[in-house]
Amino acid sequence: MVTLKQLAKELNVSVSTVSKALNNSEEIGKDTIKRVKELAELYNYKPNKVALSLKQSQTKTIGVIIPNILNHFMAKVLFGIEREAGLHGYNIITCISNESLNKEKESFQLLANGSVDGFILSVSKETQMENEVAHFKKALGQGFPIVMFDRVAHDVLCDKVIVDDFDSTYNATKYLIQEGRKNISFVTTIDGLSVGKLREQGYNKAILEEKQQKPLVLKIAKQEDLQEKIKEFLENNKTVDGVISADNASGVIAINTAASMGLNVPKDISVIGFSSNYISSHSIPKLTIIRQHAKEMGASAAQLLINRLQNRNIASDETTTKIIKTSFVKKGSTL
Amino acid sequence: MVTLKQLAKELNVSVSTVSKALNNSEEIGKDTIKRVKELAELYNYKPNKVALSLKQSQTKTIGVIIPNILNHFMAKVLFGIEREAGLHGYNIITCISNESLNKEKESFQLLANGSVDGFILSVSKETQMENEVAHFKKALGQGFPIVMFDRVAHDVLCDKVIVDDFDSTYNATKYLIQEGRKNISFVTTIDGLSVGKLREQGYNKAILEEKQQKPLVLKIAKQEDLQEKIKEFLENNKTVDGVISADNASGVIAINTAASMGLNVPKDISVIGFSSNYISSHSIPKLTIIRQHAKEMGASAAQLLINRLQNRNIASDETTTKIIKTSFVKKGSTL
DNA sequence: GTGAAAGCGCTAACAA
DNA sequence: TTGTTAGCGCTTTCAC
Repeated sequence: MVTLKQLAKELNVSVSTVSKALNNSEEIGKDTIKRVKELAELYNYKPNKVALSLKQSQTKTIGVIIPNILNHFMAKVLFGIEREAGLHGYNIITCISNESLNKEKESFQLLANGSVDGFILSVSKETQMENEVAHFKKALGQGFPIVMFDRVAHDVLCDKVIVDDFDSTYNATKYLIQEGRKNISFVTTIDGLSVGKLREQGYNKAILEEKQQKPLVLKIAKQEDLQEKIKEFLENNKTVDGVISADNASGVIAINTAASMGLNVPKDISVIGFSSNYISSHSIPKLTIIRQHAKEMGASAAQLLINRLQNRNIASDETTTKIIKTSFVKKGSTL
Repeated sequence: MVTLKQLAKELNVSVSTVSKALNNSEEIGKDTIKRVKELAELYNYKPNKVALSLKQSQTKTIGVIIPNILNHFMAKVLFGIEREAGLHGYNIITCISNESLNKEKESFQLLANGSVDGFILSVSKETQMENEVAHFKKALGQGFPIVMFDRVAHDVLCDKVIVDDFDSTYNATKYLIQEGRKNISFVTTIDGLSVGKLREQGYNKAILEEKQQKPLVLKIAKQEDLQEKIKEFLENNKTVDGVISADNASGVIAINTAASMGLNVPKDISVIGFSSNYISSHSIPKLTIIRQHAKEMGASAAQLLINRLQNRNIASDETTTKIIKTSFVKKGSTL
């Protein structure tokens, strides 16, 4: 890589002249600017990012800590973050916590040494279970802004981007009730997460308001067991005529299972899932979904962080919580 | 963030003494080391990453350029890269090219300014179509090592990690032939990619060797059309009794479609797909898959790059191409 | 209009 | 054993 020094030497001027010329300083003569720029172009000069970062005490880099990149929702949020960050000249360093508290802490250790200007993250499962927040507060105390999305730690004072989980399942359940469903169940693989609990509560409220059935909840611990457990459940609960799924996958699997049992979806049984357009087509009929607008969530998170980075005068206790409303997208699995 | 300077001042020693003490230099007295380390601990001192990078002319950061993070395979590779990189003390900066040549070029521009030590990437669709490789060669010429995975540019001299695409579909097709299938079709949504072509060629070879049918290929351009096109195809080709799918999604959709048409999978029709364990459970029966070991591919790519970064004496024309063999994982959609 | 010098935080050769 | 100095590449203040 070419440096200012080398350009300066070749042009027989000083380093500072070259620097100023490249930054279009008023101080420098027109023809000097021209000469400098031509040589810089020729050598494909680019200012060294590391030196700039050191000089300006900002890296223009965002640390992103994601619990699980194989989750389609998380991948989409990451996509949104990357895009929005890029538009503002920021890069992202991605760490995957793998749902582990320790890995999450390590990632902070690793990046809070000047590698990044701030953090965007979704809290790992283990962190939520153990309700540990010290590492977040420590980073905030060191002056690193944090934006949390989807799975947030409510008692940490920082910007947040969340979904209206409760309302979404409440409304979805109401929808099925209005379809005339009499025995609606709730299927979840994310029982341990705050968002999972909220979704269940929304379902519960709708069911309890109606008084025609009791809540009927199927909790599945492992992804691999989904097909088996759902099949077993539907066989043991023949009167189930509606399913609300809290996660990505169980909705499509419920549809396929019902179909394989000879049920007609949506005539005999309706299904609504917290899922994506992409996955919704993995069943016939396609799954009616609650869309979370993951890309927009990522973009909002990036905006909030960058805004805070660029307006250092925002008080740290003046935080924003942005709620991205879900959309109900009717496809084939509901009437 | 605390700096060496601040520690030095407080301890009434010089900056270099503090630096050496923290690095356990032999030169420094035991008790000085102790004093320094205690204060550093107290203040939670961490060496500034940016300053280190500048000093040592290496960032310990890898630039990863991925065409599409919403593709489950790519996400898994990224996971593997992140993990392996972390083990060696490297961070990753992720850029998403979105299958666009321009975005891919920009990402190089953006990172080849000292932000990263080298690149891991999978070539974007557009880049493959236009067969543009200048930006790769330029980066190599500037001294940035590159490792390509999955979709590689064959005429660029760099380390590569690929899959035995041709053999995989050749063998899978043979497998169906041995099952007694007489009319096996090939379904692809990745016709434009080198890997897609290789997979088709493997299928073609197996079919042509057998001489009992002609190749029967269904190419689908858009993800959203999958269900519709596959249904239409199966209805117009009632004698199809086997399907080889070249991509993530079309295998499970083929199974679900066949089932919805009243066919028995695998009795009436067998399906094998280039897909993941995760997606294989989105159909009943589960899809028999060709596993690509995406995480291992990511790990291998990271190893190759880091090895090159740490052994700067490896000749740049001495490149390694690692072939990660796929595994045939029999599930329910084959006999 | 141009250049010299300082400094961002760190390491390391050399001096004391 | 400890300190001084130079330098990584850049910007910026101040002097000429």
